[in-house]
Amino acid sequence: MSSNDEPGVDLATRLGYLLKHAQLRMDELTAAALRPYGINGRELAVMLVLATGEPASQQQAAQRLGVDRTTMVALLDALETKELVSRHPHEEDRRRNVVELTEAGRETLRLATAASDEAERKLLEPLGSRVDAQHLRNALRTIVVRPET
Amino acid sequence: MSSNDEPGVDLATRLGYLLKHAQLRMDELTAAALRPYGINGRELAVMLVLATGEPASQQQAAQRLGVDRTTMVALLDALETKELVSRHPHEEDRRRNVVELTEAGRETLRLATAASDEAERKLLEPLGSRVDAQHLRNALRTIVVRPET
DNA sequence: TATTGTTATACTCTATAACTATA
DNA sequence: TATAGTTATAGAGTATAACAATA
Repeated sequence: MSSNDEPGVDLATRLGYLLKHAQLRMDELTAAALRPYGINGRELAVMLVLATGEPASQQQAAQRLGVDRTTMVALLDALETKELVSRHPHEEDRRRNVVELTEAGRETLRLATAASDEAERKLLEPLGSRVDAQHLRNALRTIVVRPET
Repeated sequence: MSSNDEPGVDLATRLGYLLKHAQLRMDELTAAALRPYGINGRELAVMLVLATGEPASQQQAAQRLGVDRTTMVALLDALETKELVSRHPHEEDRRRNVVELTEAGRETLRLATAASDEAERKLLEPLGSRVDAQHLRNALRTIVVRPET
């Protein structure tokens, strides 16, 4: 009942503070969950992008991830060193790189996604109700999935 | 109706992605809202901490903000240069600094808080319903305000 | 000896500019 | 000339270690 619905002067009710610290906690849980698989949350995100839609170039993948193309280079370098993704030139336009998950990449993605699901469950645990957890995810989706409005 | 309640393989349903990008958007809106007052979101947070509870040392303030004490030094240096806060040694323990808002600091805090409220309103706008906005804030509060559980 | 504030340093994440190779 | 990938570099933000003043 003492929970505040308005921004207010209390730091712990400011949306900026809440989003930042929720993300910090999620990062901790994700890092712990993914440690056994030798990847971090951003690398999992890259692999998810590659798994869904098979982008035809590094730049396409970078755009869908919301990162710079120069950032994508380092991310893919790391994943390629771990032999989770492979790069080879596009057949018709040799400037572009086609990036694919390797067999090991697909298997790691499967396991890491399950581990990440478990980390999400832990973050949402204090909400108690599954309905509240769904509410939160949907509200964030509504806010995030539309930079143009 | 097509909105997904489960983590799933779609990047835009992962909690880590959603929290990160919600925060990025909040940061943009906050930066724009605070620009006229010459401070950023982190400095507003510092001033809020100083305004509520009057911490007796820089370290106390740093703890309540969740940042390192070395980080607090630079933050306070900036605010002191802008003459929004003042530092002077604690009377009983001269190792400590008592940090207070100046008169200009209190006025800036008042205006900047209102501007920040408006930025929050813009972020939550796509939710439509005020009830949904309250739900989101309360859910984040529940997750964040209890690192020990 | 321990604590507060400070400085120097390093590490991560990210973005900008310039280079190469292809088109 | 324009584009994809790459490299070098610099800018935030943060944390660790060491130091001075004080307890």
